[in-house]
Amino acid sequence: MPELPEVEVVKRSLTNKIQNLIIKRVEIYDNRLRYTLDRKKIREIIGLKLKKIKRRSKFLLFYFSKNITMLVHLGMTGKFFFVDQKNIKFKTSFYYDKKEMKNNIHNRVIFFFNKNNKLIYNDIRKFGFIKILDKKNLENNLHLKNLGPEPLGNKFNLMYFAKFIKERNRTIKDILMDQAFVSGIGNIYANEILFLSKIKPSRYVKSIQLFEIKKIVKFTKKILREAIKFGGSSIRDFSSINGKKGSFQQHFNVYGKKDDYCSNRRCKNVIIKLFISKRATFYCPKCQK
DNA sequence: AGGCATGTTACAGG
DNA sequence: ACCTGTAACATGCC
Repeated sequence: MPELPEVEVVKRSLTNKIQNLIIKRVEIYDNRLRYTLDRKKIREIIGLKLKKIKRRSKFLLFYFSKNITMLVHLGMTGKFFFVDQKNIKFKTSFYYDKKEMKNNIHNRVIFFFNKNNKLIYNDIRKFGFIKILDKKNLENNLHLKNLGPEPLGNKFNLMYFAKFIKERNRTIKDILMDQAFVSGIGNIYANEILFLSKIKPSRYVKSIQLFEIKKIVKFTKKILREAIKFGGSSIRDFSSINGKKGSFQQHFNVYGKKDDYCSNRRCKNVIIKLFISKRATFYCPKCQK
């Protein structure tokens, strides 16, 4: 599901639903996520109030009272379903809709809040994880500690970019997906950013000029903002809370578009697919130099 | 049947 | 110690 825009959309919709509620109970159906969920540890949040939800890169941070934080990463297929008393549709589909029924097999954890609200963590491939951290463990957390700047923040700028790529021997697409360089961009948006920047993904960073870095920085920010605005991209199975789908995938220029004509009307070429660092890479051989 | 899928990390080798 | 590339994780779909 998730790159920065999708995680941001999840954060916003979750905030609307569960901020200021209190955890009553947690049920674990399958604790074999990326890291085995400690059944005892998770009980530490029972009785606590959810004060705030933040996003850092592709991570979600649930801040509870008593300085307890729940760190969540959605991996490839992690998602949340929210259910409240009035949500009859969900209950119906829970039992009768075949597709929904199949999906429920992958419910891993259910958080019960007061006022009869439930938050379900569902994850098909189980690459996601949930960790409960006290203040100290949050501060030196392995996952958060080595993250590069947020792409939408001021620290991600021309000078930072130029300095980071100096002396490095990697492709530009690889660098864009490196979370230690800039955190939150994944395979889809890296492809799209490079199309708008008119840069061939296989180019080594050595050859990238300053004017090109400028374009990459500009389009990174632009595309991520737009994607958030459209509710994220729903490819395969991304949907935000309540199954509402994002629509940014309709704005893709290259991702998943092998053999389609280039979206630039005057260009008669088709989009090429190849692999860079084992990840599917799409680009227009004419528009991207 | 086999390849591929929105991600991250531990590890090996230079 | 730093940099880079690879394999591995689990499940479903085409």
